[in-house]
Amino acid sequence: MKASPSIKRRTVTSSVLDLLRDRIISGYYDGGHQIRQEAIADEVGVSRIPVREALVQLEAEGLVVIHTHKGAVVAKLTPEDAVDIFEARLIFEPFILAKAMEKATPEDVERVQSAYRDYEKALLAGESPAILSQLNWAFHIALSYAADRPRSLSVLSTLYNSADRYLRLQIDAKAAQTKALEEHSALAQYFADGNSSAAQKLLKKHIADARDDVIRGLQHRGAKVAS
Amino acid sequence: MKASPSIKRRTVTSSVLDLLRDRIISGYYDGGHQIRQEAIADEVGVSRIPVREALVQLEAEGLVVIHTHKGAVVAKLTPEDAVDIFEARLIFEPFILAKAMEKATPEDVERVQSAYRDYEKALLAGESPAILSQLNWAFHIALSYAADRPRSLSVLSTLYNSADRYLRLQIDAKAAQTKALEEHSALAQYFADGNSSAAQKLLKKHIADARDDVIRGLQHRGAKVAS
DNA sequence: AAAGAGGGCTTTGTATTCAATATACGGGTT
DNA sequence: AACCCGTATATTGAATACAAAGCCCTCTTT
Repeated sequence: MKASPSIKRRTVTSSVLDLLRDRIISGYYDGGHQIRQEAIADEVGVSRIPVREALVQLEAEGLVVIHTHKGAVVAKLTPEDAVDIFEARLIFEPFILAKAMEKATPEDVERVQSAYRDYEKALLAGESPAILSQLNWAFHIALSYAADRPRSLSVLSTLYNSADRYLRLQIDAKAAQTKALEEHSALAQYFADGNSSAAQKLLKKHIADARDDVIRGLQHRGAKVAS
Repeated sequence: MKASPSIKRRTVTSSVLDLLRDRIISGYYDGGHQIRQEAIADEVGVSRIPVREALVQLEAEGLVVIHTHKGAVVAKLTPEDAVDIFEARLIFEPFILAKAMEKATPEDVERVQSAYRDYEKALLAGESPAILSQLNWAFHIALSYAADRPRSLSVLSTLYNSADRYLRLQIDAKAAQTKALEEHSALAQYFADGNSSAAQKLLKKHIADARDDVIRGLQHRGAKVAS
């Protein structure tokens, strides 16, 4: 979702959408932050109309909550919400992976390998969390691509964006990223081998571990994050 | 999703949203229909702004596709899309049901029973497909309610709205509705008994059967629907 | 006659302006 | 002093107005 999914012409609304989404996911705005339409409009140098439309889309993505006549507030991060999101992924992603592996062609295998190598390279090069996150997501997309299920992918994409906000809170991001790399390596191998059950099992573990890390992290931070 | 989920003040945008969503789900607009902003605006007696915002939301719900500078088109109904949607539900709903049953209180059980009775009453009274669809959905919501997972429910709600478009195509709607009633009865019973595995199994069958019916129906109709 | 270029018309995208609602503040009453 | 109420201000919701892109039709050219 970081890159617009369809090849729409660049419009002011989409620019504002990307800007705000980035700011929310990256943690530049934290949970509870009020997004004033006019403030954004003035900052970007546009009218409030595109800002409003962007906010509507962000609400659909679950990144903000809009209250009528009161405006948009960045969705809060809570342990309950994290569990909701990560367990939805936990059920959904392995399923899509299975569907993808049923139909995977050699090109699909290569896509996964390529996505893996990109992530590895970026990690070794010490790229920013934003870049790593994007490549991490690209890898997961590559795993799902062959399934050719736009609806399911859209659901997954939305879940991932919200999940990413929690992942960015990680205290020891480096360790998590390195661990992810190892698991990606194994996943890519299982994918290439057509070993669906092993791939699903590992993916479940991958997501469950991420969930547990996030929960632990939230408990450490305590009230600050939840507010 | 038929009734607005949060208690937002009634706004022009939300009215237009409900109107358009109804028209799409009911089949009043069929797949491929162009929705002209000004036509809707004039018809309802509002400006294009609320219409645009409603369309953006409908795109997020997967009911329309918006192409920049070309406008909104009602999403087409295809067998592939139907499989995508119904199999996503197939994975997701039983999972949420399980989570709900883990935490269900007597009030939650009563909610399910009540939703069941409402559907039964409406079916016997020969209510319209729109009403029956709404009550059918209300029953499924009741099953999921205790899970207390807003994100997951939102995903489900979106999937259901799109699934409903296919269900409305049913040739023999009556038979499907009666069959649904029987299965709802058993589901409600399993829910009350706390028999989670039986409930999940039946729900899976319930959705899988719906998927198969829909696919069969689409094949009968052939090109007309897909275009 | 077919293909391509140009221009007018239609439709969408965005800005500007007006209206309505919510919040904050201050005065008055008990 | 606490509470209620009204007004003033800030912010969002919606309408109107303007800009730009797409589409279709015609005219020209080969």
